[in-house]
Amino acid sequence: MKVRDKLIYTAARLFHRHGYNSTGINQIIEEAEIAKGSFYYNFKSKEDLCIAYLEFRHTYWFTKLRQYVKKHAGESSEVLCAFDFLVSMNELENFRGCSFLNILSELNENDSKILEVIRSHKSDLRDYIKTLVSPGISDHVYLLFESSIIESQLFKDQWPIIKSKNIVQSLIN
Amino acid sequence: MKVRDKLIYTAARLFHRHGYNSTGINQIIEEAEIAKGSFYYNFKSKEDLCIAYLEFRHTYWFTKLRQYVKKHAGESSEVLCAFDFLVSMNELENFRGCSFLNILSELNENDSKILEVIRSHKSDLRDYIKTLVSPGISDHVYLLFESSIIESQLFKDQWPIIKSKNIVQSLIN
DNA sequence: TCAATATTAGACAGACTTGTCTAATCAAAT
DNA sequence: ATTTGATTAGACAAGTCTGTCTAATATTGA
Repeated sequence: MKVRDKLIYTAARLFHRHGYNSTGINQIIEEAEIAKGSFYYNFKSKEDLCIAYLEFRHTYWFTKLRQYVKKHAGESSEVLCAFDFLVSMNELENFRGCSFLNILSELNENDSKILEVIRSHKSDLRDYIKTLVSPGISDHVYLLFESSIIESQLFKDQWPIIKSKNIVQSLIN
Repeated sequence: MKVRDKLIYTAARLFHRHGYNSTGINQIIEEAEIAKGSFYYNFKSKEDLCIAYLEFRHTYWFTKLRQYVKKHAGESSEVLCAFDFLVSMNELENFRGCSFLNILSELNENDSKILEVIRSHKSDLRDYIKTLVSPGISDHVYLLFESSIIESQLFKDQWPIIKSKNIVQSLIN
Protein backbone atom coordinates (compact mmCIF):
# COMPACT_ATOMS: atom_id res chain seq x y z
CA MET A 1 0.00 0.00 0.00
CA LYS A 2 1.20 3.49 -0.82
CA VAL A 3 2.47 5.67 2.01
CA ARG A 4 -0.10 8.35 1.32
CA ASP A 5 -2.95 5.87 1.47
CA LYS A 6 -1.60 4.27 4.63
CA LEU A 7 -1.61 7.69 6.28
CA ILE A 8 -5.15 8.41 5.15
CA TYR A 9 -6.43 5.04 6.38
CA THR A 10 -4.76 5.44 9.74
CA ALA A 11 -6.05 9.00 10.06
CA ALA A 12 -9.51 7.79 9.13
CA ARG A 13 -9.46 5.23 11.90
CA LEU A 14 -8.14 7.66 14.51
CA PHE A 15 -10.22 10.68 13.52
CA HIS A 16 -13.31 8.53 13.53
CA ARG A 17 -12.50 7.04 16.90
CA HIS A 18 -11.01 9.95 18.87
CA GLY A 19 -11.97 13.04 16.88
CA TYR A 20 -9.94 15.43 14.75
CA ASN A 21 -8.40 17.76 17.33
CA SER A 22 -7.63 14.95 19.75
CA THR A 23 -5.61 13.05 17.16
CA GLY A 24 -2.05 14.24 16.66
CA ILE A 25 0.28 13.90 13.70
CA ASN A 26 2.75 11.99 15.84
CA GLN A 27 0.11 9.43 16.73
CA ILE A 28 -0.88 8.99 13.11
CA ILE A 29 2.65 8.45 11.83
CA GLU A 30 3.48 6.13 14.69
CA GLU A 31 0.50 3.86 14.10
CA ALA A 32 0.94 4.02 10.34
CA GLU A 33 4.67 3.28 10.80
CA ILE A 34 5.63 6.14 8.53
CA ALA A 35 8.37 8.71 9.10
CA LYS A 36 7.38 12.25 9.86
CA GLY A 37 9.30 13.52 6.85
CA SER A 38 7.17 11.33 4.61
CA PHE A 39 4.04 12.74 6.14
CA TYR A 40 5.01 16.30 5.27
CA TYR A 41 6.27 15.15 1.91
CA ASN A 42 2.76 13.89 1.09
CA PHE A 43 0.67 16.48 2.91
CA LYS A 44 1.43 20.10 3.40
CA SER A 45 -0.44 20.32 6.72
CA LYS A 46 -2.84 18.55 9.04
CA GLU A 47 -5.71 20.43 7.39
CA ASP A 48 -4.53 19.06 4.05
CA LEU A 49 -4.66 15.53 5.45
CA CYS A 50 -8.11 16.20 6.85
CA ILE A 51 -9.42 17.18 3.44
CA ALA A 52 -7.86 14.10 1.85
CA TYR A 53 -9.41 11.98 4.59
CA LEU A 54 -12.87 13.46 4.04
CA GLU A 55 -12.60 12.95 0.29
CA PHE A 56 -11.58 9.35 0.84
CA ARG A 57 -14.40 8.86 3.31
CA HIS A 58 -16.86 10.41 0.90
CA THR A 59 -16.00 7.94 -1.82
CA TYR A 60 -15.85 4.98 0.53
CA TRP A 61 -19.16 5.74 2.21
CA PHE A 62 -21.09 6.50 -0.95
CA THR A 63 -19.76 3.44 -2.71
CA LYS A 64 -20.86 1.23 0.17
CA LEU A 65 -24.26 2.91 0.30
CA ARG A 66 -24.91 2.43 -3.42
CA GLN A 67 -23.70 -1.15 -3.32
CA TYR A 68 -25.89 -1.95 -0.35
CA VAL A 69 -28.98 -0.41 -1.91
CA LYS A 70 -28.36 -2.16 -5.22
CA LYS A 71 -27.77 -5.51 -3.53
CA HIS A 72 -30.89 -5.41 -1.35
CA ALA A 73 -33.17 -3.62 -3.79
CA GLY A 74 -35.26 -6.75 -4.28
CA GLU A 75 -36.26 -7.04 -0.62
CA SER A 76 -37.87 -3.63 -0.23
CA SER A 77 -37.81 -0.22 -1.84
CA GLU A 78 -34.45 1.44 -2.37
CA VAL A 79 -34.96 4.26 0.10
CA LEU A 80 -35.79 1.81 2.88
CA CYS A 81 -32.62 -0.09 2.06
CA ALA A 82 -30.70 3.13 2.61
CA PHE A 83 -31.91 3.14 6.21
CA ASP A 84 -30.94 -0.50 6.60
CA PHE A 85 -27.51 0.54 5.41
CA LEU A 86 -27.26 2.92 8.36
CA VAL A 87 -28.05 0.06 10.71
CA SER A 88 -25.32 -2.07 9.19
CA MET A 89 -22.81 0.77 9.36
CA ASN A 90 -23.52 1.31 13.04
CA GLU A 91 -22.84 -2.36 13.63
CA LEU A 92 -19.67 -2.20 11.59
CA GLU A 93 -18.33 1.02 13.12
CA ASN A 94 -19.79 0.82 16.61
CA PHE A 95 -22.07 3.86 16.44
CA ARG A 96 -19.38 6.39 15.60
CA GLY A 97 -21.84 8.59 13.70
CA CYS A 98 -21.11 10.70 10.65
CA SER A 99 -17.44 11.47 10.01
CA PHE A 100 -18.37 14.76 8.40
CA LEU A 101 -20.65 16.07 11.12
CA ASN A 102 -18.20 14.94 13.78
CA ILE A 103 -15.57 17.18 12.21
CA LEU A 104 -18.05 20.01 11.65
CA SER A 105 -18.37 20.48 15.41
CA GLU A 106 -14.63 20.90 15.82
CA LEU A 107 -14.18 23.59 13.20
CA ASN A 108 -13.40 27.20 13.97
CA GLU A 109 -14.03 30.08 11.61
CA ASN A 110 -10.77 29.64 9.72
CA ASP A 111 -11.46 26.15 8.39
CA SER A 112 -13.64 27.23 5.50
CA LYS A 113 -12.04 24.72 3.11
CA ILE A 114 -13.01 21.78 5.31
CA LEU A 115 -16.49 23.21 5.79
CA GLU A 116 -16.90 23.28 2.02
CA VAL A 117 -15.99 19.59 1.73
CA ILE A 118 -18.54 18.71 4.42
CA ARG A 119 -21.27 20.74 2.74
CA SER A 120 -20.46 19.17 -0.58
CA HIS A 121 -20.82 15.68 0.89
CA LYS A 122 -24.20 16.46 2.40
CA SER A 123 -25.39 18.11 -0.79
CA ASP A 124 -24.47 14.95 -2.65
CA LEU A 125 -26.41 12.90 -0.12
CA ARG A 126 -29.40 15.17 -0.50
CA ASP A 127 -29.20 14.79 -4.27
CA TYR A 128 -28.87 11.03 -3.98
CA ILE A 129 -32.03 10.82 -1.90
CA LYS A 130 -33.78 12.90 -4.54
CA THR A 131 -33.18 10.03 -6.95
CA LEU A 132 -34.81 7.53 -4.59
CA VAL A 133 -38.13 9.20 -3.74
CA SER A 134 -40.61 11.61 -5.21
CA PRO A 135 -39.56 15.28 -5.09
CA GLY A 136 -42.29 16.25 -2.62
CA ILE A 137 -40.83 14.17 0.21
CA SER A 138 -37.12 14.04 -0.55
CA ASP A 139 -36.04 16.73 1.92
CA HIS A 140 -38.28 15.19 4.53
CA VAL A 141 -36.48 11.89 4.03
CA TYR A 142 -33.10 13.63 4.02
CA LEU A 143 -33.81 15.27 7.38
CA LEU A 144 -34.91 11.97 8.91
CA PHE A 145 -31.84 10.28 7.44
CA GLU A 146 -29.57 12.80 9.11
CA SER A 147 -31.37 12.53 12.44
CA SER A 148 -31.09 8.78 12.25
CA ILE A 149 -27.33 8.93 12.10
CA ILE A 150 -26.82 11.48 14.85
CA GLU A 151 -29.40 10.20 17.29
CA SER A 152 -28.28 6.59 16.98
CA GLN A 153 -24.74 7.80 17.69
CA LEU A 154 -25.95 9.67 20.76
CA PHE A 155 -28.04 6.86 22.22
CA LYS A 156 -25.90 4.06 20.84
CA ASP A 157 -29.13 2.43 19.75
CA GLN A 158 -30.75 1.71 16.40
CA TRP A 159 -34.20 2.98 17.38
CA PRO A 160 -33.92 6.34 15.60
CA ILE A 161 -33.15 4.56 12.34
CA ILE A 162 -35.97 2.03 12.76
CA LYS A 163 -38.36 4.82 13.65
CA SER A 164 -37.31 6.94 10.67
CA LYS A 165 -37.55 3.97 8.34
CA ASN A 166 -41.11 3.30 9.46
CA ILE A 167 -42.05 6.92 8.92
CA VAL A 168 -40.55 6.88 5.44
CA GLN A 169 -42.38 3.65 4.66
CA SER A 170 -45.67 5.33 5.49
CA LEU A 171 -44.69 8.33 3.39
CA ILE A 172 -44.07 6.37 0.22
CA ASN A 173 -47.28 4.40 0.41
CA MET B 1 -20.93 38.02 39.77
CA LYS B 2 -19.43 34.98 41.48
CA VAL B 3 -16.09 33.70 40.23
CA ARG B 4 -17.52 30.28 39.47
CA ASP B 5 -20.32 31.74 37.37
CA LYS B 6 -17.98 34.07 35.54
CA LEU B 7 -15.87 31.06 34.56
CA ILE B 8 -18.89 29.11 33.39
CA TYR B 9 -20.20 32.02 31.30
CA THR B 10 -16.83 32.60 29.71
CA ALA B 11 -16.40 28.90 29.03
CA ALA B 12 -19.89 28.81 27.54
CA ARG B 13 -19.02 31.57 25.11
CA LEU B 14 -15.70 30.03 24.12
CA PHE B 15 -16.82 26.40 23.94
CA HIS B 16 -19.76 27.43 21.83
CA ARG B 17 -17.63 29.50 19.50
CA HIS B 18 -14.42 27.49 19.16
CA GLY B 19 -15.30 24.04 20.47
CA TYR B 20 -14.30 22.18 23.60
CA ASN B 21 -10.87 20.83 22.75
CA SER B 22 -9.80 24.01 21.01
CA THR B 23 -10.51 26.11 24.08
CA GLY B 24 -7.81 26.07 26.75
CA ILE B 25 -8.02 26.77 30.46
CA ASN B 26 -5.54 29.61 30.07
CA GLN B 27 -7.77 31.29 27.51
CA ILE B 28 -10.81 30.93 29.74
CA ILE B 29 -9.19 32.39 32.85
CA GLU B 30 -7.62 35.21 30.87
CA GLU B 31 -10.89 36.31 29.30
CA ALA B 32 -12.76 35.83 32.56
CA GLU B 33 -10.01 37.76 34.38
CA ILE B 34 -9.72 35.08 37.04
CA ALA B 35 -6.53 33.61 38.49
CA LYS B 36 -5.65 30.06 37.62
CA GLY B 37 -5.61 29.08 41.27
CA SER B 38 -9.24 30.18 41.56
CA PHE B 39 -10.14 28.08 38.59
CA TYR B 40 -8.80 24.93 40.19
CA TYR B 41 -10.26 25.97 43.51
CA ASN B 42 -13.73 25.96 41.94
CA PHE B 43 -13.34 23.10 39.46
CA LYS B 44 -11.31 20.00 39.91
CA SER B 45 -10.61 19.61 36.18
CA LYS B 46 -11.55 20.80 32.73
CA GLU B 47 -14.03 17.94 32.47
CA ASP B 48 -15.62 19.17 35.69
CA LEU B 49 -16.02 22.63 34.15
CA CYS B 50 -17.49 21.06 31.03
CA ILE B 51 -20.18 19.32 33.02
CA ALA B 52 -21.00 22.52 34.91
CA TYR B 53 -21.17 24.35 31.58
CA LEU B 54 -23.53 21.79 30.07
CA GLU B 55 -25.78 21.90 33.12
CA PHE B 56 -25.87 25.68 32.92
CA ARG B 57 -26.57 25.53 29.21
CA HIS B 58 -29.34 23.00 29.76
CA THR B 59 -31.18 25.30 32.18
CA TYR B 60 -30.58 28.39 30.07
CA TRP B 61 -31.73 26.81 26.82
CA PHE B 62 -34.81 25.10 28.22
CA THR B 63 -35.89 28.22 30.08
CA LYS B 64 -35.65 30.25 26.89
CA LEU B 65 -37.50 27.59 24.92
CA ARG B 66 -40.39 27.41 27.40
CA GLN B 67 -40.61 31.18 27.66
CA TYR B 68 -40.66 31.57 23.89
CA VAL B 69 -43.34 28.95 23.41
CA LYS B 70 -45.47 30.41 26.19
CA LYS B 71 -45.09 33.94 24.85
CA HIS B 72 -46.00 33.09 21.23
CA ALA B 73 -48.58 30.42 21.98
CA GLY B 74 -51.41 32.61 20.75
CA GLU B 75 -50.00 32.98 17.23
CA SER B 76 -49.83 29.31 16.32
CA SER B 77 -49.66 25.93 18.00
CA GLU B 78 -46.99 25.39 20.64
CA VAL B 79 -44.97 22.86 18.71
CA LEU B 80 -44.68 25.21 15.74
CA CYS B 81 -43.48 27.92 18.12
CA ALA B 82 -40.72 25.58 19.20
CA PHE B 83 -39.41 25.58 15.63
CA ASP B 84 -39.64 29.37 15.50
CA PHE B 85 -37.54 29.36 18.64
CA LEU B 86 -34.80 27.56 16.74
CA VAL B 87 -34.87 30.25 14.07
CA SER B 88 -34.50 32.96 16.70
CA MET B 89 -31.65 31.11 18.42
CA ASN B 90 -29.76 30.81 15.14
CA GLU B 91 -30.10 34.55 14.68
CA LEU B 92 -28.99 35.19 18.24
CA GLU B 93 -26.05 32.77 18.20
CA ASN B 94 -25.05 32.89 14.56
CA PHE B 95 -25.83 29.28 13.63
CA ARG B 96 -23.58 27.66 16.21
CA GLY B 97 -25.81 24.58 16.46
CA CYS B 98 -26.44 22.49 19.54
CA SER B 99 -23.92 22.89 22.37
CA PHE B 100 -24.49 19.31 23.42
CA LEU B 101 -24.07 17.66 20.04
CA ASN B 102 -21.04 19.82 19.32
CA ILE B 103 -19.37 18.38 22.39
CA LEU B 104 -20.58 14.87 21.64
CA SER B 105 -18.41 14.77 18.54
CA GLU B 106 -15.29 15.64 20.53
CA LEU B 107 -15.66 12.93 23.15
CA ASN B 108 -13.48 9.88 23.43
CA GLU B 109 -14.41 6.72 25.20
CA ASN B 110 -13.33 7.95 28.65
CA ASP B 111 -15.77 10.85 28.90
CA SER B 112 -18.76 8.79 29.95
CA LYS B 113 -19.85 11.38 32.53
CA ILE B 114 -20.18 14.08 29.90
CA LEU B 115 -21.97 11.68 27.56
CA GLU B 116 -24.52 11.05 30.28
CA VAL B 117 -25.23 14.77 30.65
CA ILE B 118 -25.74 15.09 26.90
CA ARG B 119 -28.09 12.10 26.79
CA SER B 120 -30.02 13.46 29.73
CA HIS B 121 -30.52 16.79 27.96
CA LYS B 122 -31.80 15.14 24.81
CA SER B 123 -34.08 12.84 26.76
CA ASP B 124 -35.57 15.90 28.44
CA LEU B 125 -36.10 17.48 25.04
CA ARG B 126 -37.76 14.34 23.76
CA ASP B 127 -40.04 14.33 26.82
CA TYR B 128 -40.82 18.00 26.37
CA ILE B 129 -41.92 17.43 22.79
CA LYS B 130 -44.14 14.60 24.03
CA THR B 131 -46.09 17.22 25.99
CA LEU B 132 -46.64 19.30 22.86
CA VAL B 133 -47.99 16.76 20.36
CA SER B 134 -49.92 13.54 20.28
CA PRO B 135 -47.90 10.43 21.24
CA GLY B 136 -48.08 8.95 17.75
CA ILE B 137 -45.97 11.68 16.16
CA SER B 138 -43.77 12.90 19.00
CA ASP B 139 -40.61 11.01 18.01
CA HIS B 140 -41.18 12.02 14.43
CA VAL B 141 -41.24 15.65 15.55
CA TYR B 142 -38.22 15.11 17.79
CA LEU B 143 -36.18 13.72 14.92
CA LEU B 144 -37.10 16.64 12.67
CA PHE B 145 -36.31 19.05 15.49
CA GLU B 146 -32.84 17.61 15.84
CA SER B 147 -32.22 17.65 12.11
CA SER B 148 -33.34 21.25 11.99
CA ILE B 149 -30.66 22.31 14.42
CA ILE B 150 -27.80 20.41 12.83
CA GLU B 151 -28.60 21.04 9.21
CA SER B 152 -29.14 24.76 9.73
CA GLN B 153 -25.75 24.84 11.46
CA LEU B 154 -24.16 23.05 8.52
CA PHE B 155 -25.70 25.18 5.78
CA LYS B 156 -25.88 28.35 7.88
CA ASP B 157 -29.42 28.71 6.59
CA GLN B 158 -32.87 28.48 8.14
CA TRP B 159 -34.36 26.28 5.42
CA PRO B 160 -34.14 23.01 7.38
CA ILE B 161 -36.14 24.57 10.20
CA ILE B 162 -38.75 26.08 7.89
CA LYS B 163 -39.05 22.79 6.03
CA SER B 164 -39.41 20.79 9.26
CA LYS B 165 -41.95 23.24 10.61
CA ASN B 166 -44.06 22.86 7.48
CA ILE B 167 -43.92 19.09 7.76
CA VAL B 168 -44.96 19.21 11.40
CA GLN B 169 -47.79 21.56 10.54
CA SER B 170 -49.13 19.03 8.07
CA LEU B 171 -48.73 16.26 10.66
CA ILE B 172 -50.83 17.96 13.30
CA ASN B 173 -53.70 18.81 10.96
C1' DT C 1 -11.15 40.03 66.33
C1' DC C 2 -9.87 36.01 64.64
C1' DA C 3 -10.10 32.03 61.98
C1' DA C 4 -11.75 29.90 57.89
C1' DT C 5 -12.47 30.49 53.21
C1' DA C 6 -11.49 32.49 48.75
C1' DT C 7 -8.70 34.80 45.46
C1' DT C 8 -4.42 36.62 43.55
C1' DA C 9 -0.07 36.50 40.22
C1' DG C 10 2.83 33.76 38.43
C1' DA C 11 6.39 30.25 38.21
C1' DC C 12 6.82 25.61 37.11
C1' DA C 13 6.42 20.65 35.51
C1' DG C 14 5.71 17.41 32.15
C1' DA C 15 3.61 16.33 28.36
C1' DC C 16 1.79 17.40 24.23
C1' DT C 17 1.16 20.06 19.60
C1' DT C 18 2.44 21.20 14.45
C1' DG C 19 5.90 21.80 11.52
C1' DT C 20 11.08 22.21 9.88
C1' DC C 21 15.36 20.43 9.03
C1' DT C 22 19.43 17.30 8.29
C1' DA C 23 21.69 13.62 6.35
C1' DA C 24 21.45 9.22 4.97
C1' DT C 25 19.28 5.62 2.35
C1' DC C 26 16.23 3.40 -0.88
C1' DA C 27 13.65 2.80 -5.31
C1' DA C 28 12.66 3.44 -9.86
C1' DA C 29 13.09 5.12 -14.36
C1' DT C 30 15.71 6.64 -18.09
C1' DA D 1 24.47 3.64 -14.17
C1' DT D 2 23.11 7.77 -12.78
C1' DT D 3 19.66 10.99 -11.69
C1' DT D 4 15.41 11.97 -9.67
C1' DG D 5 11.92 11.17 -6.41
C1' DA D 6 10.59 9.03 -2.11
C1' DT D 7 11.38 7.52 2.45
C1' DT D 8 13.91 7.05 6.80
C1' DA D 9 15.06 8.29 11.96
C1' DG D 10 15.27 11.65 14.76
C1' DA D 11 16.61 16.10 16.64
C1' DC D 12 14.76 20.49 17.14
C1' DA D 13 11.90 24.89 17.52
C1' DA D 14 8.32 27.35 19.35
C1' DG D 15 4.35 26.95 21.05
C1' DT D 16 0.39 24.84 23.39
C1' DC D 17 -1.93 22.04 26.90
C1' DT D 18 -3.61 20.67 31.89
C1' DG D 19 -2.62 20.80 36.38
C1' DT D 20 0.33 21.89 40.79
C1' DC D 21 2.41 24.80 43.84
C1' DT D 22 3.88 28.92 46.58
C1' DA D 23 3.17 32.80 49.20
C1' DA D 24 0.79 36.80 49.74
C1' DT D 25 -3.59 39.02 50.06
C1' DA D 26 -8.83 39.60 50.51
C1' DT D 27 -13.12 38.48 52.06
C1' DT D 28 -16.36 36.66 55.08
C1' DG D 29 -18.80 34.80 59.08
C1' DA D 30 -18.86 33.79 64.00
